[in-house]
Amino acid sequence: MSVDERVDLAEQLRAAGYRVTGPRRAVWEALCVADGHVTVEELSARVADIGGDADQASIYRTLAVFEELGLARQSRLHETGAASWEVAHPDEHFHLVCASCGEVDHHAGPLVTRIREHLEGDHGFEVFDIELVVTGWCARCRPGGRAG
Amino acid sequence: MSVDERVDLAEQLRAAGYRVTGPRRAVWEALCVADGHVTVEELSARVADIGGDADQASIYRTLAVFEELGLARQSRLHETGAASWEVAHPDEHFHLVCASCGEVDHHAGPLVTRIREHLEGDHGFEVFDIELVVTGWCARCRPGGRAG
DNA sequence: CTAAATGCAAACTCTTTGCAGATCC
DNA sequence: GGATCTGCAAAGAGTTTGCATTTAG
Repeated sequence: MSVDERVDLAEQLRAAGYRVTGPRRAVWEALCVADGHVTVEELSARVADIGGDADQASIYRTLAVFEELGLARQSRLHETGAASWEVAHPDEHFHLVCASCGEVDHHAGPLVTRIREHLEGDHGFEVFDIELVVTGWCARCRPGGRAG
Repeated sequence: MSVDERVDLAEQLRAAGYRVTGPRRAVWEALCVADGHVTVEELSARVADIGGDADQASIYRTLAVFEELGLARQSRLHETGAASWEVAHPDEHFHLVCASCGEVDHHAGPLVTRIREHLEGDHGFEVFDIELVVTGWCARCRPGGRAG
């Protein structure tokens, strides 16, 4: 996965008139290697881990470019505080955040698409983006639930 | 509406062991009078408008209490920046944010309930809260849409 | 009278910005 | 070579916190 996306990156950047730079490669690799969501601070540490170099300000700027190109996606999974970033997946999905263990589950399914169809059909609302965050207890943490 | 809710406030506060104070009444009234979502800054101005008095720090603390009591609800409707607050409504609804005119539409319907049922039934996920924000163009602003 | 709430100001976190110097094409 | 990008540091926005004073019960 990360190799394909790394190849894509240079093409996508050039196609949009952006330059291919060390920090942009490093941020992209760190984002691809990360399993799921990362904050800018985490991303910064991961960039360092893989031997890359990118100032935090550059990470913010880089993520803004990635978002514009549709390569990365920002979420606000935590009530307050830092934004979370992930590689943009083609499938529409939403996030289940467990209030107990903190795990963020990606829930793919027809629901988000159905929301989009519903709005575009009945309401003439042209959807750019759907942000759906569900907070609760996952099956493992739920008291009396199907404990693991 | 605001009268009923104002009566509720004192009861709800006392029932939970909180005191009924001027700033809390003022913030509640300002929130009830507000049509839809307001930021803390807007709320602060509205409190002053209605002749109330509440420091911004107190507004934050007050809103935290209201949220705990289930009286108010926080949303992150704007990508970045201030949180939005509204009176908590019993019906589950979600928010349509127009990227052009900025209008925030409340969309009530079975969708949010369906999401809840889907997750609780199939996935054993116990839902506390569903935050659904859809960004796009409303019917009026949509190019080539039903102008009107 | 006492615990709780307020106001004020300072601190804190996350993010953006200005600018001189480095870098990609 | 020239526009773009970077790092650094400082500014900015939103929110939280510490503490002396006020206030509700």
